[in-house]
Amino acid sequence: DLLVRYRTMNGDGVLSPIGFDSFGLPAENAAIAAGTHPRESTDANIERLATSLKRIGAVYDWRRVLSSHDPEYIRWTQWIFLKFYENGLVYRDEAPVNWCPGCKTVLANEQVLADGTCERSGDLVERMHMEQWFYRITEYAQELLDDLDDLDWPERVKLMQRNWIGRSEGAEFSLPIAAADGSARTDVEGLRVYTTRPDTSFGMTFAVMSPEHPRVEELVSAEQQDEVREFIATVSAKSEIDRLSTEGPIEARGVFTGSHVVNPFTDAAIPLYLADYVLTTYGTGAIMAVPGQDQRDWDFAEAFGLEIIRTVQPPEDFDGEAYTGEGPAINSEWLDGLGVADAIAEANRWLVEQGIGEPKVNYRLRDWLLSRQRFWGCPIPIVYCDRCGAQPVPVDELPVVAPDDVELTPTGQSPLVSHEGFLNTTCPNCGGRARRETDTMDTFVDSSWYFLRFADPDNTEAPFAKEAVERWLPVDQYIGGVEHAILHLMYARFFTKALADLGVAPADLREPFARLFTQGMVRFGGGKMSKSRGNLVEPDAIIDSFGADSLRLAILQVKPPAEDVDWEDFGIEGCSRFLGRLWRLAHPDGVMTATRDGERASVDDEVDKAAHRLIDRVTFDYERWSYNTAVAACMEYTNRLYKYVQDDDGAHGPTLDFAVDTLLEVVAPMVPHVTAELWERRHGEHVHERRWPVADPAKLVVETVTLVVQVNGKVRDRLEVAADIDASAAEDAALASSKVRALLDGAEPSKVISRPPTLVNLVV
RNA sequence: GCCCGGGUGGCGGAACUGGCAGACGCGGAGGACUCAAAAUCCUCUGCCCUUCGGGGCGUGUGGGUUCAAGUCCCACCCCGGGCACCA
Repeated sequence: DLLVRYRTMNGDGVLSPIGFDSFGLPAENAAIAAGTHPRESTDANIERLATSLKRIGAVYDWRRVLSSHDPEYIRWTQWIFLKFYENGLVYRDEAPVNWCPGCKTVLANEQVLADGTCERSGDLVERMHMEQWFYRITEYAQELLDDLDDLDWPERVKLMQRNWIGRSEGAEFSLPIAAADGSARTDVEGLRVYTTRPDTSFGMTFAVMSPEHPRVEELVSAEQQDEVREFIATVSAKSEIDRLSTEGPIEARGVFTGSHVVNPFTDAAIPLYLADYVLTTYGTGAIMAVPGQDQRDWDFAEAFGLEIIRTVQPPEDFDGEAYTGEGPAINSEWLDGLGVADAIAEANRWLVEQGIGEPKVNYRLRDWLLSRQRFWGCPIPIVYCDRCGAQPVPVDELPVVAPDDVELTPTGQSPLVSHEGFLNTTCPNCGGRARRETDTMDTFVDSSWYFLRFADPDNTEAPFAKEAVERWLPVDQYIGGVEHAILHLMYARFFTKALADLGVAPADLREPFARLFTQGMVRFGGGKMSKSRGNLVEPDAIIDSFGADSLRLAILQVKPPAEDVDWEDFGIEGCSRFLGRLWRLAHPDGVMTATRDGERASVDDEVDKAAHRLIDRVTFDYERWSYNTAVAACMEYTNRLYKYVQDDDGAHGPTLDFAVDTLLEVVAPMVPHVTAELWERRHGEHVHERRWPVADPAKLVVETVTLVVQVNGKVRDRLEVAADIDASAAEDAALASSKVRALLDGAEPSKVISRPPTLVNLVV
């Protein structure tokens, strides 16, 4: 809000919109607990929040307000889904999904924490197979990665996105299945593997498949059937945490299939294993194992008594196990002697030449699973016909809105599943009987395009007009918490790119948010304060007792905005006290406004200069988002004015008027109510219509400064000297100091460092 | 394990490019006003020593560079965050 007001005073046209991301699990759970419909509590909460935001003096454009549960908003969220569907960016697939038993719904990969728990409920996420809807975000993996370079975002956030996208370069190729005599079979397809180190292939002494690999059944030998079945049963019983854990014996983490594949580089038959650490979701779900250059393969090889061959020469002083560093290739026939990069290129060339493989880029990023088995979300506009299968709802039938006559029960099952009126419909294709999709969309879908709608919130023909978006987007300054670094910011970037490519948004709008500022979180007693935890400190009580401006000032003063802050550290009283001082100083009938007549004196010039210095400091601090120091500058300046007024000579009227007006102008964006009132009483006008003051450079020039005199780097004296003093004059002044002379005791300094006008260091 | 941040008084924090450490606020002490209290106003407030002139120590720890280090370099400790079997 400060930024909006400051930019406005600078003459910018500012669009500062507000909306409510109103769908979601907390609202649904609260409704279940209260036995009401989530719309009632949601609408009431929006009303309450809007009132609160207005009370604190936020200058949002309320004409543009949005709510994601508004049927008009739902219409366009669904319209975009269908547009994506038409263009192959939406698909339905049976997939192993993350099921949260607490939320009773599936989660996107991004919503599962590293320890395998749900980001929202903290429950242990389970693996399940289900038919689900996906957004094909992986289609944009490369562009999402590349375009990060040009964004004015915190490096930390960009790094997190890069890691999440997880690009890796390597090669994919086939390992022929081995016949009983160890030769390569030509009658069946080989096993595809992905590696980033094709240069180490001569050291491949075994291969490993994921236990969920589709070819497991086919490739397990008769004798190994029982052992493998037992292994798979153990693995699937394991929780995500156990499975990701590197603790425990490696022997228990893999099993021999009884089959062999052929290393195409050496033509040797090598054993094929299953291991739980190989993931179906990455690469091809099968790997070549090179224990000499991969520690995990090394450990596995040792546990199962498999051969280890080094193919990169480690340095002489290397005493580790697997060696992953740089070095010449060894034991690798035609690769011997090549460095890693050259050997990779040569191995890739050979794979292509043999027709068994090719270079391949892989991403860690998975497609975005958007289905949620919940009620309070945007319905997915699809119907299922027995004859025609899944069919999109025609655009002119949008929005598909959930019915009101539902009863939410604590079972966690969406009431849509059993609501006959909602469920039964006709097929848009054949007109026959059909059932509606009962899943709703992840709420991150709603927040992936709202910034575009803000440009054109009342459009009834389209989600937004291109021209309106062209006028306002990309967002010049986006502000949010780091908790959105991956989820929201990645999804919103994907939507923007896809909408631009589909001709919905301007084609050149490749990114939604040009600059990003990640503000800190407000904590409470060390814990997290958030709407989902229900421990919000309501601003209304503070506003009632101290006023909105005291609260605003306290928020700005407590810490730099990028850092987390504990509510207990807020200094409301001190800020309130400052506003009292401001009031008494600036009020036309105030007690602090006694002035003297007569000529200007040097003290008046000083105060005048202080006013210009204040403008300079506060402007600088606003520009660099250093609001706590801006507040400090204003307090310091106010203290100076108090001294000025209380001085024996008193304050000179015109000087004081300018000094106080300047203060009111620069603090206006921070404390809009008090300043508006004071300005009106002083001038009968509106302070918020003032132009931002500009400091007079001539008034910023100082005549005298404090010269610090050090002896051997320790401060021994301070002298007031002319600001334009030269090096030798500064040295002379320092040597003339009686304190310094006493300390030197007649000795001559061996070296003098003179940095006029601030410092002279005498080295003895 | 890897990658980012960060460690400064009793507390929140200041210190732009190496150049006065601790701005500003909170808290604390003293004083003025008042019959008294609140509010307000003023002064002091890093730690230790002091003959009250001043002196010593001090930015997580240990070393280094420099006339000079909170700031730069090396090693380590602690806290917060992200990623984590990704082949």
